[in-house]
Amino acid sequence: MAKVKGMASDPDGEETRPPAIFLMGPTASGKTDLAMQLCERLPCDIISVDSAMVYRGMDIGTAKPSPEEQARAPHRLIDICDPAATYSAADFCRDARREMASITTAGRIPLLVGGTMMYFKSLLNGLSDMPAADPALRRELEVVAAEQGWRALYEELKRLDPVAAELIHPNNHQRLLRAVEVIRLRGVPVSELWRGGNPASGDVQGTKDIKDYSYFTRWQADESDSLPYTVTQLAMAPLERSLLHERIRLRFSQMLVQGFVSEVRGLMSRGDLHDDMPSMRCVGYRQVWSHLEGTCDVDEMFENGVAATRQLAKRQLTWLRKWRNLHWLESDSSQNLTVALKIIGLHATLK
RNA sequence: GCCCGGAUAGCUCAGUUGGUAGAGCAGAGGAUUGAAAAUCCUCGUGUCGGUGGUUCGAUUCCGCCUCCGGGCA
Repeated sequence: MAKVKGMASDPDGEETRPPAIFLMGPTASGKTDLAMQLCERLPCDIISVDSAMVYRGMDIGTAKPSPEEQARAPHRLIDICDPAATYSAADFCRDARREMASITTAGRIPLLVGGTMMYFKSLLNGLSDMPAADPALRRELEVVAAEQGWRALYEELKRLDPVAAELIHPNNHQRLLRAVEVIRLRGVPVSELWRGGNPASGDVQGTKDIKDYSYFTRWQADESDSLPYTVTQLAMAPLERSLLHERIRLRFSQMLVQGFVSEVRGLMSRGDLHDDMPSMRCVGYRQVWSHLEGTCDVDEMFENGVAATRQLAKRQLTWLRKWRNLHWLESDSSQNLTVALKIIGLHATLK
C-alpha cells in the first residue's frame, strides 16, 4: 500500500497507528522476565525476535522460554522451523508483520522481544526489494571462488558494481557472495537496490555526492515500507559489561546442568544436520558440536562457549549503541516493570 | 638431596647467533539489506621470574635464589 509522497512525513498525520512495543537487548540481559511481567499488566502478546529460537528442538542452548512460561505467555515465531532449514530476515519480516496484524486485529498489543538486531532493523525500516537466496547459484559461485580464488569474485563485483565493492571488504566472503548473487539474478548493481531502486527519489540532489556512501547504505526508508505502528522501543542491559559477562557465564553453566550437551548429541544423531548450517552455527551449539567431535575437552568447550556468547552480546550492543529513540532499562533494577509501564503509558497518551 | 626441562602479553606459546620482543586465543571498538547467535574490519609496552656478574649494552651468556613440571635416590 503505497502512499502519496510527503504525506507520511507529516509529523502528526491524522491516521492513527496502532501501538507496538519493542523490547531489545543483548543475550542474558533479562528480556524474557520483563516481557512476562508486562504481559500480566498489559493486553499484549509476545512475538519472539530471535534467529535461534525459531528452530525446533533447540531449547536449552537458545534459552527458550520453558513450556510453563509459554503457557503463561505464548510466544509467537518460536519453533517454526526445522534445524535443517534456513530462516532469514526477510522471512521474519513477513511472519512478524502477519503476527502483528493478527494481534492488533484482536484488539491487543504486539510485544516484540529478542536480541536479533538485524530482524528488528529490517522490520522497522523494511528491506529493499531483492531476490531471495538462490542455493544453486551460491554453490556455483563457491566453486568459482574455490577454483579461481575469492579475489576473482571480488574483482567481478568491482567491475559490475564499484560502489558495492567499496562497501564490502574483500575478506567478507559471505556478503561478497550475496552481492554477486543479487547482481546475477537481477542484472543491476546491488547498490542500486540498496538505495531503493529509485534514483529519482527526491531526497538526494544530483549525483555530486556519489562519494557519500551512506546514501547507498541507508536502508530503504520509504514511509510506504516502514512499519505502520507507533512503536515504543525499550532496550535492556546491565550497567557494567562485567556484570553481563557474569550473567553469561552463570547461564551457560546452567545450560550444561540442564543437559545442553545431550540436546546437541541428539541433534547430531539425526544425521542430516551439519556444522555449517545456520542452526548449528548458533552460539553454544557450534562449540558443543565441536566438543562432541573430539576437538576439545569439556572445560575448553565451556570457555569457548562463554567467550562466543560474550562476543555475541558485544555485537548486539554495537547495534544498540547507535539506535535511535531508545528507552534504556537496567538489567538488575527492580524498577523495570514500573519504569517500562510508565514509558509505554506516556507513549500511548502522546500518540 | 641430586639431575634434566620450564619461567616472555589476561591465557597458550614463539623469538632475539647480545642492540629492551610477536603470533594464536581472550578482551575493546566498529561495520551490518533474504545465513545475522552469521560474516567481516581495526586495536599488541609487556619490571621477557628475582638477583649478582661478564659486556659499551643482557630478556638473550654465566653464577646464585625462588617457583612449576619430569626423572633419580
